[in-house]
Amino acid sequence: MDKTQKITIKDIARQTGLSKGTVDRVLHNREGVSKKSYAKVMKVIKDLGYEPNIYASLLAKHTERVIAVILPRCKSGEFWELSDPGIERGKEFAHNLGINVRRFNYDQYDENSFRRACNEALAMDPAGVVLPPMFRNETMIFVDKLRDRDIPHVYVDTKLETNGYLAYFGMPIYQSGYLCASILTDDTPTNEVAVIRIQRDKHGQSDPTINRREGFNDYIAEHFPNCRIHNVFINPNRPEEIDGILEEFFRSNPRVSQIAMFNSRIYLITPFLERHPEKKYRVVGFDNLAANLSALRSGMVTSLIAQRPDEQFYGAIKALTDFIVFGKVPSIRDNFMPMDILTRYNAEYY
Amino acid sequence: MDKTQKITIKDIARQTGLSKGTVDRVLHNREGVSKKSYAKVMKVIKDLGYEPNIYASLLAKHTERVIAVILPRCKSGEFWELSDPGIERGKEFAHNLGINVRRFNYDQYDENSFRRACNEALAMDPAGVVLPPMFRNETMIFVDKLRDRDIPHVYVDTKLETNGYLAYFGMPIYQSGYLCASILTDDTPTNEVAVIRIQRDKHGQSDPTINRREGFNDYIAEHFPNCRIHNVFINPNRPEEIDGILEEFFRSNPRVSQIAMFNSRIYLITPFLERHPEKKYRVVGFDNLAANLSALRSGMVTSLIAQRPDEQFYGAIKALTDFIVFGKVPSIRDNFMPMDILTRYNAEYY
DNA sequence: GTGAAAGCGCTAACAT
DNA sequence: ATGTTAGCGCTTTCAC
Repeated sequence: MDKTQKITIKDIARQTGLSKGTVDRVLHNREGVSKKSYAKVMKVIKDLGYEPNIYASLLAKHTERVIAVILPRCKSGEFWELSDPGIERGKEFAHNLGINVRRFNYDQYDENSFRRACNEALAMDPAGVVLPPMFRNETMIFVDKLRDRDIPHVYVDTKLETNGYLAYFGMPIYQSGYLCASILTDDTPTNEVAVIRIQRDKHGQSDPTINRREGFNDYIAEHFPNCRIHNVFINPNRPEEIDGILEEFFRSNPRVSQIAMFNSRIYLITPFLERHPEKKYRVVGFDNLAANLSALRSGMVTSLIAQRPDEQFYGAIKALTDFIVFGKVPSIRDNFMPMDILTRYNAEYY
Repeated sequence: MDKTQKITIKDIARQTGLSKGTVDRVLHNREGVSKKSYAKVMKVIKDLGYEPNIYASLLAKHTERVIAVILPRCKSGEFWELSDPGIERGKEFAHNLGINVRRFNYDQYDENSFRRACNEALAMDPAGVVLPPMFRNETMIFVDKLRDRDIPHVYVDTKLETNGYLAYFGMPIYQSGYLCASILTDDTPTNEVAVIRIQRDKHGQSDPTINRREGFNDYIAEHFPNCRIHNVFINPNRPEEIDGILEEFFRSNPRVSQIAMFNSRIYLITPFLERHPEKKYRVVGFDNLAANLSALRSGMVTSLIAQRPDEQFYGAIKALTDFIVFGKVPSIRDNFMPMDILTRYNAEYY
């Protein structure tokens, strides 16, 4: 299609006086080529600016290659569902280059099921793997196996500082907490804020909210050193208790009017908020779950900080595909996604 | 690569008792096929779930197809430059499917140069065209020609309500003004705001700021009916005048502390703002130009509303490519991009 | 070590 | 109106 595309292995075979077979061998670093021939071929390739035609290559090759995406199974409306469109787009992209994308799901609260999913993926002999490292230890064991087999992997959401991941796609977690505090306080002198926390949060060791809380605390400490941060614990498995806990807390602390929550479940407190419209709470949460968006629309939640989980997965699959097909190493290894600020007036178009 | 991929035209030729040639003919709606054969082939295609192998197709086809992108030539740091990465990504996507993307630039203040660019594009006999309809009349004439030749076109940035565009990718312009007002006033009683406007803005008839201003005015009217909106006019071609005008205005109107601007050039007023840090103006502008971002970082500008021009172009090129290669009509015709709210704390990761 | 040749699934030109 | 066939550029077997 291009000028550059017009040079074929046939041309370079003719130029070198060798055959297409030998040219192919050096192109793929296969063995059985003399040093001399190798050098000759390489030179002509460079001189002529040869670029392989991947369609011809794909057509002639009959191997089915698959990228395994390992992620929590989830119900409608939950966080991981937001990844779906990105995985689908990634699938399409990869498919265009002859690679299939397959998902392997597990129960995000069950380490064994995570391991099982990893093993299933491994059994398919994938050309690459995308995963959020939900369970630290199991992930380490898994990526070790991958390394043994030379299978590249890409992290999404959070990353593990192991050696050898190809790329990472996620939000700058610490900064997201910092941003959250800045939106919550909005340059207005602030003496007390409430942070709603989940009682026993998932014990998978890569909980992003810890880092996020740090960012939040740092912003407050830097800008409002005298501000007190209240921690209020609720249990999502006992929704009937939540209202009581909140009522109690805000009755005892009537001066608190700013509320933040670091996981994706700010919607849990909307029933409470709805019963106190007069208080005009300023509320900031994370992630564009349907329930959160509806709280935003009704004015119960002031702002949401969203992180495009779909882009994370798309980016991951794309990077992996580029690596597998073209051998392209991602130019940026740690890819931080934008933090999107949603209010009731721009959420509709998000 | 898939189960589904394994069915080839050979299979369907055998099944129908016809030849590959005839199958190819019906596949591409080429003439010279009897009704009976056509129906027979179609049935078997459906029954077997045949999907063409685009690599084989691309390999066997030798036509170079091009998508023309017609847009203003621009200097570094200007609005249209923000489209670049999107065009590049689109180019890559299209290239993977055997289509080249070529740009045709013009002077955004010169209608003749716009027409010339359109004609150049037409001369290439493009398979599709992407353009912002900068000059209304010329665009209408141009898309008429396109329609005569059955060349699909996609609008970006703004659209014309002509019949026959394949898709549109842009921001919801009216709503962006509405959002701007909501951020500027931030639920705080507001009596006066200043809107900085460009004196003789580009006379191309598709100025998005008109619509945006409407949204802004409506929000103010609905939420703060007594609020007065001051219009301050500056001329970007006489930067030396700007400061004087602003000084003069804000001296006469000391109670005005909220400033908005509806085009991408909020950076023009930063010199003024920098000389009055004590005033703590709340300033909202549009678009993530480098100069605007630096004003955001330094705290001179409070918020920017950005519109992802790159995504607009990418979406446009992708939609066009899908249409050209696969005959896919976009599922959504008018694609509204998100309005991103940038503050100094999330801008870095945008 | 290297070459020859048979495809991969499709297109397009040429026959019939 | 339909069939035949020679490629497209590359991979892969098999032979030397």
